[in-house]
Amino acid sequence: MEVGKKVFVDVILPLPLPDVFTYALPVELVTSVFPGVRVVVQFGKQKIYAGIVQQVHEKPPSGYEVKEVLDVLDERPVISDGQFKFWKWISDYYLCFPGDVMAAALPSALKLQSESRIVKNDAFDGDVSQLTDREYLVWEALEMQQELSISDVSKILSLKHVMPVLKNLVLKNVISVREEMEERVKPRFVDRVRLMPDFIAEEKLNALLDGLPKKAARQVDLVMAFLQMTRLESSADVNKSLLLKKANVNISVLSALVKKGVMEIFRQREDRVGRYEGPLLPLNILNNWQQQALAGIQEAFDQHKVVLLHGVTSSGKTEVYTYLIAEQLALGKQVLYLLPEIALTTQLITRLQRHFGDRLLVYHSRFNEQERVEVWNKVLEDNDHPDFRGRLVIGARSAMFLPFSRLGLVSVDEEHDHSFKQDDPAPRYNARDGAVVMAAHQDAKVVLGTATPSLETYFNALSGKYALVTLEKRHAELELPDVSLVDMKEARKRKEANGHFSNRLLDEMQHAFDQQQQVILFQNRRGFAPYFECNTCSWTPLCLNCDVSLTYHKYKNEMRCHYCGYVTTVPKKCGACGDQDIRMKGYGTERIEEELQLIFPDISI
DNA sequence: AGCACGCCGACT
DNA sequence: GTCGGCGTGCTC
Repeated sequence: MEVGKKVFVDVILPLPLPDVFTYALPVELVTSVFPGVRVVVQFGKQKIYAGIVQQVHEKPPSGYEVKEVLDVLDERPVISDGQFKFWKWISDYYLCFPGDVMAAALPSALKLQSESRIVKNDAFDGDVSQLTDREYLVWEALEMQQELSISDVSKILSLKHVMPVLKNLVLKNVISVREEMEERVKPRFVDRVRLMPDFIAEEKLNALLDGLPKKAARQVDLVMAFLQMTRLESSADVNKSLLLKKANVNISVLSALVKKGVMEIFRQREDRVGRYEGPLLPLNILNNWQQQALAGIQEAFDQHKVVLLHGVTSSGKTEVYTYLIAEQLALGKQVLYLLPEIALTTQLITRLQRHFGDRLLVYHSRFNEQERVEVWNKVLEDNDHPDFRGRLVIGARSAMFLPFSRLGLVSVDEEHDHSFKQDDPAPRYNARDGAVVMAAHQDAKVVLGTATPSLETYFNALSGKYALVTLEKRHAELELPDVSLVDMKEARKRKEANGHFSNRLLDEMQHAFDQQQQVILFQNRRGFAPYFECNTCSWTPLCLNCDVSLTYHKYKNEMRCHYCGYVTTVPKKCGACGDQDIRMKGYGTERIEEELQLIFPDISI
């Protein structure tokens, strides 16, 4: 920046507004502001926000009075260089504002905004005679409480529009309004328990256990529980409250052991982001088909194509991914592994952790805010770590927004899954597509995996835009059940049915019973018959509230609405034409049970 | 989004 | 009068 010239910054605010806002930079802050750092600015009459600097420039804006940046929050940018471009793409493609993208992308611990606090004004002389009833009520509340929020005042006055009252109180010097930033999330601590160094050797511990007096049985319980937990978690220390619960002992038992110098309690940051101390295992060996798929994927990557890995259920797609991931990590790249929220199981995480250890980070909506920022910062710092060893992030759709800068691979599992789409607040985005675009920006490879591709992905694969790699063979030991469809219309025509059951089904059932086996039938209709119908005029009894047909429940002899629970008697004649020839249509579980009992009288149903 | 401002209709 | 409910316009 040229000396002496006024410097301005364009700031993205986390609000649904069409543009960035320009603020003036006080001289003393000029050297500490870069694109990507957060600055504190006042926006509107009161509110204070943390916004992100998009651009630093020297073009004085015209047409309005420029406010000054109040403070700079970061020494270094909190978003990566590429992210502006990516954010821009999102707001263009998904038709939303830059602020919407910012609000969705940043973990909330990085998004700050003020809340108005109402406090007493010391300059007020205490003469309440000039106050209206309402104003007095606010004053009175402030005598009891140090400060109030706007909604507090709203409650106290039972009034929606509180601002005019407050404005008058400010004018009368009774109160002042202060803007307070939301408190940053504080790291939480947990107590953990470990052995003192002297007792870590097994013989020492055995000697201790033997040496404990008879009446110290509880202490033995505790030590045993401790050992079991350490083995289970393959960790040298365990969570204190979990240990006490498991050993079913009181804290005093632990205190006794601590006093003896056997164990110690220490505090630790609650989040264990990226912590893994267990042994690292080599990757599983791929079978022939997996190897072929892997080779196919590599080949497509060489042509810079997105790959659709079309693999049937339990064909071992995850193993193929782990090879792709390992390869990128070896190159010192970042990998993003996107999964539907429900697929992010502890099982999968531990499985990956065994291979990738603390290079694996998980980004999850169930994580607390502190943990999320920590993951964010770790990914951000990857950029300038001299001995960076590669990074794997697994997460649900919002992980797409992490500040990657050395992305080597994006893999999206269950690509077709609808939970990759965010459809309520803007930006209404699909993380699968967003990830593909981000990967393209960073020249990273992409593999989309699924057993049931979405139409659009499958089309892209068939039309040659994406490469298609299929993985058809499942693991030999995982046989899928035989499935056959029986067309009931056809079966009835050929007289190969008994009531609602095809002969085929009855034969198979009989076969199972002959071998002393059990049978499960699924029918997703409660009751005996889903509706009645007049044979003359097609009238059907309907629910008065819901306008859906009433279900006949034979056991209770009533007609019931399955939407609202409305109950009425079983009609004897048609409600429209009076004809008595009304018939039950369809069949529910009750009817199946009854008919089956006739066919298999000796079987308990 | 959050807030002001203005207008309208419904209460007391 | 007073209040709530809206629509409109503005925020650097």
